[in-house]
Amino acid sequence: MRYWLMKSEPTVFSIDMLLAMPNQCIDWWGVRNYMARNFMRDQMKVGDGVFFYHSSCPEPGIAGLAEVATLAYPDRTQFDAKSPYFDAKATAENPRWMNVDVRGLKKIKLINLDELRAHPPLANMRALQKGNRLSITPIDPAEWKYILKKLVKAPA
DNA sequence: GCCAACGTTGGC
DNA sequence: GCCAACGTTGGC
Repeated sequence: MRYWLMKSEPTVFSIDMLLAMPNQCIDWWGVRNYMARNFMRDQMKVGDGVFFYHSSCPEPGIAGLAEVATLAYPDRTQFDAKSPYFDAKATAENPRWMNVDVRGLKKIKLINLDELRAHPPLANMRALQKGNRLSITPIDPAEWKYILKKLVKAPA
């Protein structure tokens, strides 16, 4: 059992949209970074915990709780010539990009970056580091527990 | 809209 | 296989 932080731009796909999906599930298509892909492909297991993070928006932060719902499988958009995520070098036999499905569990009162940074036990979180751009980052079990216990609250 | 960070690309 | 140029991310 591992824990992850997964970023999404809320104007593109928000926690509310996730919870409105059938079965509260989405295939996490569109990741085109090898490190992020490898996390999904090599390390994610069904039931892993996910912090759903809103990025590139007026108030970035952790917006909800989710979980990994499937093992990784080929990202459908790499085969779609009309998609911006199309990859001419990917084939059905040799897919290059993979994704898991993510299931939304609940929306929480948004935990913004100031609040996360105010807690020394979270100082090493990758999402808090300057210049961090990775859309999927591992969360230490201790950090996960700390955030759940101290920072996660029901939405106002 | 600025700019720091950093992954990727491509010439050599 | 080096490394400069380029493109993208994402907080501010």
